[in-house]
Amino acid sequence: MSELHLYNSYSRQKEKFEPITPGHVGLYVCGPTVSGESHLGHARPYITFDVVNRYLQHLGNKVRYVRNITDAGHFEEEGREAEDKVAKKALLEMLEPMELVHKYTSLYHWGMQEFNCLEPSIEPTATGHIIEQINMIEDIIAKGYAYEVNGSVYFDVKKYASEYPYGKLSGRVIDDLLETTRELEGQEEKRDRADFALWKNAPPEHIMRWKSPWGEGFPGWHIECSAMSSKYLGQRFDIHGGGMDLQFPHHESEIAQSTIAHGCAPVNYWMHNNMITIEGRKMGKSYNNVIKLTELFSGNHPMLEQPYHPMVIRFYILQTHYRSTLDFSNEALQASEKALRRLWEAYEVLQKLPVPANAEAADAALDANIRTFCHNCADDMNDDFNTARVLANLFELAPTINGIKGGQVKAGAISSATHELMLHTFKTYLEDILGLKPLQQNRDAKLDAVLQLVIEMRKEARNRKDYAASDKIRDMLAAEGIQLKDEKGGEMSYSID
RNA sequence: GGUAUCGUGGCCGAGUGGCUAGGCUCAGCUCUGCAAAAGCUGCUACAGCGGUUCGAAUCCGCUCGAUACCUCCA
Repeated sequence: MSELHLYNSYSRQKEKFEPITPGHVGLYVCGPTVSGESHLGHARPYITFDVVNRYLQHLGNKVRYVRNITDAGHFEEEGREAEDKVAKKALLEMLEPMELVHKYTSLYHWGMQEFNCLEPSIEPTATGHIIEQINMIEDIIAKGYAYEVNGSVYFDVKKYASEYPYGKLSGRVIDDLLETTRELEGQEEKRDRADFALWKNAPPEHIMRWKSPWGEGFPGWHIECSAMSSKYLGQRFDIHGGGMDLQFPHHESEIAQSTIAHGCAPVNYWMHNNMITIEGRKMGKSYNNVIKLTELFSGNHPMLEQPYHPMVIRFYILQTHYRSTLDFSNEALQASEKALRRLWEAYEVLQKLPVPANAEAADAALDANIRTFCHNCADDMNDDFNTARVLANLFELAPTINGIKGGQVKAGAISSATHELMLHTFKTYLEDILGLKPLQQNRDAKLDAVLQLVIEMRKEARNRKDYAASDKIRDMLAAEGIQLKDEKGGEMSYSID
């Protein structure tokens, strides 16, 4: 039995996973900024780390999964002018930050549910932890690694970098950062270009503001994760995850802040998922190629040929290793839809198949192959969460399962124990760990009864060789998206799109 | 410009130096009243050029190409 190894972005290699406290795992994942609707790009980290969470639990760990909501910062909504530009308008016409936060948090939660992502143990908000952030900033100032200018506080990267390996996580060279020629807002306040804000003074028109030792303002971009992760997981915890694009500056800054405030590096294992691309380009606001989740599920987007079921998206994401880029296309998603459907049907067939009575397999080679594919699932998950290979293993089982049903594989070819092992493997990996669900659920009992009636009528028509009638029934149902399948022995089954 | 990552068959994608990844598509066959479904078979690739090695998609070098980060970003 192999042990879990995962790729640590910090060391840039696969490492054996050993939790700080055996049997317990602290997992922190950077959550969304709820100033806009979640999109396809957001789906990847949350599905990726949902599987990480599920698998760690499967291995017997008690996982505390913390995923934050970033609800502080500069808030604007598309199609609506920012508050500072319409200061004179009536209160109800003004942009109320909580309104946006509420709306998009709800939409995000809805999306996560659609994807069948388990809820995190704690979902802290940035605005709910202003005091913790202020405390942490004060601590960093007291230790001499931050300075205040005009009500804003900046982290002294140069000083930090002279003593600690700043840039190691993201492969950055500090001298290059210091030479950046880019002009940025508020740059003149910083002692050095590489410095980053811990606290920002709020200009009069800024609507989100809190009192602090440095005047009214709001927290910087990186401090919330450090403050909240240490509060709920400890100053040093096991896994921190997020998208690759957060490696720099976000996570690099987190390491620097926490190292000074707590005297130790905050995280043992850094995990970063790769990006989803569209036509080879990263999906992002700046590229104008964002597909929102609502659009994805409804098909209401110029780039979409059809709606895509959340489980198809989940399957499509899990078919690729999380550290590879994943290119979006209608073709790829449609292939995923067919593949998931076929795999799930094989699973359902398996569940309905009678367990063979024989303890010995009639086809020893086949039996051994099946067992190997089942056992490989654990090894593949342990190899840095290789969900693509897990799915490939499950697909390998499908021909045998369908073959037993269709009669191409002899009953008794595999042993009863192997049959049970297949059932267990599907249940454990497909449902529990990969978190997949069938595309159509809660089949309506009345619809089923009606269909059984229709099937009965078609059987009768076929029995009297009235093929015109039997074909008509089949064609009319097909037009409604219901496929009838004639099986051996005159039985019929159906599937609904 | 700096720093990384990547380049796999019609498409998507996994790959630990030697053994069929897998999915989708396509073609043929079996089954079937005809279909569909299912099963079987076939399509056998690793950007290019060198090098290391008994042996490289996998290691090294160069070239070309792509992307990402360096700015809010999953």
